[in-house]
Amino acid sequence: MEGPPTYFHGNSTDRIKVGTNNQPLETTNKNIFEGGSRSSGYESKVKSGKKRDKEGRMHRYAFQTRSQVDILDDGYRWRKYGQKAVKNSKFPRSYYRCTHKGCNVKKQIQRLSKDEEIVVTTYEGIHMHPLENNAADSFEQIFRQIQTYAPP
DNA sequence: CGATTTTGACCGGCGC
DNA sequence: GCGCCGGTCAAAATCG
Repeated sequence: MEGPPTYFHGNSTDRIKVGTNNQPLETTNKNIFEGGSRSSGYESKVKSGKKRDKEGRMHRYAFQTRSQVDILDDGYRWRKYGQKAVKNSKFPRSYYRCTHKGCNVKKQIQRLSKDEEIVVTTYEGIHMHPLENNAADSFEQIFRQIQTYAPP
């Protein structure tokens, strides 16, 4: 985990806590829904039916955050399962997966090549289990706010 | 000792 | 039909 030649600090406390009172982050909401009109990678992937139980019922939810750290603690436990270089970016993209049993929620984090300060977090799927961390509490509020701003 | 990261290889789809 | 590309897996390494 440490030994990052690039962008990650070695402190164990550098996980960002999203606080309601003093939130060090500035978030821009942007929700992306996978409609039938979008017939790109996902649909075909689901079509192949490799490991998916449902046909095409996944939400894609992108998050733009202004932060120096990639890892945003949203209260869930994530296990990193991959890292790939992005074509137009100098920075790699990290793939995470929720470690909860039976939870197939995925998430990927990427930095904008244009603005290194901006971190794009894309969530895929919905959690069907409760959180155990308090940090999520504050995050939930922000999340709720965002959902309010984002029309279905 | 268990959990999690790391890194390269592998896979399937899409484009040409 | 072949090659490229993004995404995922899997084994070893590392952390706490």
